[in-house]
Parts: sequence; structure tokens; C-alpha cells
Amino acid sequence: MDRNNQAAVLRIGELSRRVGVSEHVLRAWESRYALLQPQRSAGGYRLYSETDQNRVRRMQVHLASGLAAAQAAQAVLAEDQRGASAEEKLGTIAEDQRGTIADVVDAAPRADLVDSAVALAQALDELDEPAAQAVLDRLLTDFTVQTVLRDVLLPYLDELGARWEQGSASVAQEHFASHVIRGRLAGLARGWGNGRGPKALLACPPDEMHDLALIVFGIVLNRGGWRVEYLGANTPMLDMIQVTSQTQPSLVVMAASIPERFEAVVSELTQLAYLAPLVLAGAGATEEIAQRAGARLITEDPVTAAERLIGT
Amino acid sequence: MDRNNQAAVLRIGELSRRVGVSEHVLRAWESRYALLQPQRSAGGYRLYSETDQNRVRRMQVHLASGLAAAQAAQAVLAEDQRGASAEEKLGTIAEDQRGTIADVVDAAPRADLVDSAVALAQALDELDEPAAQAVLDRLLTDFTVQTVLRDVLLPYLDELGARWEQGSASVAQEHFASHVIRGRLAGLARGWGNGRGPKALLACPPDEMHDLALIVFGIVLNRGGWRVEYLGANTPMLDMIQVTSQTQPSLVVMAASIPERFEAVVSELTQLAYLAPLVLAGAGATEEIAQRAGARLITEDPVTAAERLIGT
DNA sequence: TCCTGCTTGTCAAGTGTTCGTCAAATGTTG
DNA sequence: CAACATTTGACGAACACTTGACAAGCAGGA
Repeated sequence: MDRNNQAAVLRIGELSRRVGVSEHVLRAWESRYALLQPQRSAGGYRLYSETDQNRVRRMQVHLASGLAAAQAAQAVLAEDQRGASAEEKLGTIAEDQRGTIADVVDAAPRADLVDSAVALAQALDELDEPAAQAVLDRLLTDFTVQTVLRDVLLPYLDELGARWEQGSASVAQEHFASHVIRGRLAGLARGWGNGRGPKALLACPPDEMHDLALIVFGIVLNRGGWRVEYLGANTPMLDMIQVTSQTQPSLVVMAASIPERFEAVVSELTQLAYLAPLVLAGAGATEEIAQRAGARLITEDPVTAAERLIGT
Repeated sequence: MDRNNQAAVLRIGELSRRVGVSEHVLRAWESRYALLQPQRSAGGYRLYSETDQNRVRRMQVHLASGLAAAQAAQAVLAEDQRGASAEEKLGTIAEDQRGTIADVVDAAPRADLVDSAVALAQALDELDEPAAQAVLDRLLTDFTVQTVLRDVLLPYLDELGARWEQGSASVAQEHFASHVIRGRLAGLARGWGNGRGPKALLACPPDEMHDLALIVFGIVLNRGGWRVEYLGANTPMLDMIQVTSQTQPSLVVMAASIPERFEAVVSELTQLAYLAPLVLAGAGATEEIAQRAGARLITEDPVTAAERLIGT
């Protein structure tokens, strides 16, 4: 609604910086596929709006999912035709919901998954919570939790992280998306301490703030019958050691996004590995550190790793 | 309000010094983009007001975010057009603040509430997630959401914070409790961007990490029909300003636990207050800062404050 | 297997625009 | 009188535009 009549204020250089696509390519996409139709300044400079920025983002999603440029652009334009505004999007999705009641295991075709992934990325980028929740509702009725986590949420988080590093995602977008996703994950995690299966203790080492993938791991583990005890991001090693010796979990999992987080506490990790089987995970987990600490290593994505652990 | 008819007293040199923009550039922005329309002294000297100074500041914000000068100026002027309406709304909100306490009907006797609060604290302290969830389930069926938030969760969080400061709560306990509570709150917050009521933008200033009370505030606001847009802890002021000017909320609420968080960004808060009615909340919100920033103040607990705002 | 043709990202050259900066000559303030 | 401002006009670096071409990658066919 409020977002419809947007000011066209971005010149090509800035847009290029924000989305990480070269100016040449932006112009090529415009002339070859009519992906963008920027306004022009008095002197003939292209002026892009937020909508244009968004189109480019969706273009990138499609490219990443393997489409050729021409088809990716076509898909973006087709999406726009179906209703660019978030409100309309929500309506469309709501209507669609009566069709498929989801025959247990991923009955819906793969294409729907990609569509939804794109719609989710768009809604989150636009800070549109209702649309994002609607897409997530849809996903969780149409597909298994594992599929949604592995093929939609984790890839989106990776992509967001990458955009964040290159400066093309704003802090606001990152916070907003994290909050929405964290909320959904919390819902899936509810009661994961319950049950009679083996118990896993999950946490991130000091200064590590990214715990979403670890929560995903815990959720899948729990669905396989495990009990989960969760201490979250940035947990002091002293607490880890105390809690471990107190509650005696069958497994301790620590995740970090960069090796430095583990390296800073190798000696404590070693102690911890004495108290319970220890697994290091995340992009920060290296063979070398695991060996030094006497721990095991997880290199796959959290969902696959957890499934392996529960023997599915 | 007091911003409309301001004394125009700054000569160009002084303004230049204050905002760190050369006199040449100030004149260029005036002639090229009509960013400023200073009054003139008898002899033809430019005389600027606080409003002009503010405009320059916002111009700088947009430049810093990568816009070209012409577009940055265009954005500032567009904001001004809407700024007026935001001022009016602030008056409306002030009127709505008549006192109504609304102790809604709670089915179960008060004693049960206290019992449950104690049981919850115990379960959380013992890292017993199933027990904590069970108590929360019970509470939420027996009492209103508002009551649970105001009389159980918020007091527990306060107490935990206090124990934390004096060192009698472990990091593990603090993390665990935060995670469980955050998960429940996220469930209650689901879909809070939905609806047709006025929209509130919620966030914490840079370096402020405690956002649970702010989420509580948003939940109660949403139950009163408001839409909530949530950016969470540690949000850069640049993002606040951008999102505010983009989405035009009826109200912006920022919360911090200590005054330093606000002090560090007073000038940005002032800019923000110009874009939309601004409210400061939390233990860090002081009368003095609110006045300097041109913001309002919330001193009560989040639940009561939100109820007041929605006129319950 | 090689060839062919299409797609798509990249580059260059030459021209035009934007915007901060500067200078010169003149006037105002206190 | 010193310090401060005014206007006009112009300059150059950074930025952007268009046109046209080129090469890597990849499909399909002989």
C-alpha cells in the first residue's frame, strides 16, 4: 500500500553497489529483457526505485536456482503481473491454500517450493511480516519441516549472510528476517526438551552470535526423538562445562561461523570433550580444530547432519 | 508544533560550522535543489532556522546512504511534506492517553497466578524446558495474555536481570530462560504486522541488546488492533531513519535499558522525531533526553503503557 | 568430435551530466 | 576596518550514457 508510489532515487552506481550486480549487467538486463524500466533524470541518468531493486534481487534468486537469465527475467516479470503489492500477494496465497491439503510427504511439485522460496525472500526483504508468515504457513502445510528448513530457510539465511557481507542487505532487513525466522523456529522447537530419547546440549562458543542454524539442527534432532537442551549464542565455556557435567547429555554440539571462535577456546573444548561426546559444526568448524580438541566434525548442512545422527 | 515558527537566526558561517558542510555547498544546495529557503537580513544575508539545520542533517543522512545529491534533496523535501501530518498525529495520541486501567476478568484466583509464577521461575532456573512450557501453557489458558505478561513474565525478567547483575544467575540460566521466553513471545507476536490499525515501528538503539520488554509492548499493542513492524535489538539509527521515512509508521518506539544508549544518538533521535511521532521507553528513557530529542516518554511497564496507548 | 549459433557477461571509446570547489568583484555587520 | 556574506560564472573529477563489439559457455546437429 504505502510502498506503491515509490520515489525513484537510486542512480545506477548505487543500485549496483546495493545488489552486487555490475552497472553493465543492469543495463543489459534492462535492454535485453526489459527487467527494469527506470525513470530518467533531467540529464538522462537512470533513476531506480525500491521496486526495481527488488526485481533485481528476485532475478538473482532465480539465477541462483539455475534458470538462464532470459527465463529468470521472464519469471520475475510474471511474478509482478500476478500482483507486486504485498497485500495482493497475501490474497493470492490465501486463495491457493484451499487447493492442496498436502498429502503427507512433499506431494506438491518442486516448482512450488522454489516459488515459495522466492516469495518468502521478497516478503522478508520488504519487511512484510504478514506476507512472510503466510508463505511460511503455506510451506509448512505443503512440505515436511525438514524440507522447508533445508531447502528454503537455510539457503535464505546463507544468501542473506552473503548479501550482508557485501553490504547489499541493510541491518533492518537482517534484523527483521532473523526475528521472523527465529519466531517460527521457536514454535517448531517448543517442547524439544521433552521425551525419553538421548539428550543433546546445543550452544555457540563465546562471541558467536549466529545460532539459527543450530536451532534448526536441534529441531530436526528432536523430531527424531532426541531431547534438546539449548543454551544459545555466545555461551561461556565455563557454563558449558558446568551444565555438561551436571546434566550429562549424550552429545554436545557447538556451532560457530568462523574458526576463530573455536580457536579461542580450544583448551576448554578439550576439557568438554572429556565430559561428553563433542561435535563441532558450522562454517567455523575445521578438521584441525576438531582433532586438537578431540571432537567430531559436522560439515554438512544441519538438517542432513541431524538426520544422519538419528539414523533416518 | 514548536517547530513551525522558529527564529531564523543562524548566518551561513555558523550553520556551516554546525553541520560540517561548506558555505559554498550550502548555497549550491539552495540554488540547485531548493533544499533551503532562508530568510534574509536587511542587507541580504541568509538567516537560517533550526528547521533548516535539520534539513541539512537529513540531507547528509541520505548522502551517506549512497544517494546522489539531487535525489537526496528530493527525498528530504518529500519527507517534509509528510512530516507535517506526523506532527498532527502526535497530538491525537496525546489526547488518547486518558487513564484507563482495565483489569480484565481473570477466571482463576490470584493465588494460582503467584503459584505458577514461582513454578515457572523454578523450572527456568533448572533448565527444565518441558516443565517451563507446561507452566506457561497453564498460565495462558487460565489468564489473559496481558496478565501473564505483566504479572509473571516481566517480573521474572526483572528479577533475572537483577540476579544477573549481582552474579547469582549463571549465563546458562540467563540464556536458557531468554530463549524459552523469546520463543513464547514470538508465538504471541506471530502475524502482528497484520491488520488495518495504525502502524508502530519498534526497535532498540545501537548496542542495546535487551528487546524482550519491547516485544511484550508490541504484543499488547497488536492485541489492541495496531500493526507492529519490529526491527529488534541493536538497530543502527541510519536504518531507523530510512525505514521510518519509507514505511511512515504512526508511531516509533525505541527502548533501552540504560540512558547511555540514547545519549549516544540524541541527534539522530531528533531527526527521527521529525519523521514520525517518537516515544522513548525502558529504564534508559529519561525526561531530559526525551525533551532534547523532541520525543515522548514511557515510564510505566510495557503492558500498561501499551494498553494506555490503545485506549483500553 | 567438431562446428555452429545463441546466450550472456564484459569491455572500450567518446560524449554528456552532476556536483563540489574556487575566484573575483562587491556589499554588510558591528 | 576587519570579518563576514553576496552573486556570477566557470572548472574538473567522478559519474553515467550509448553504441558496438567480443569471448566464454553451452546447446544442438552433422
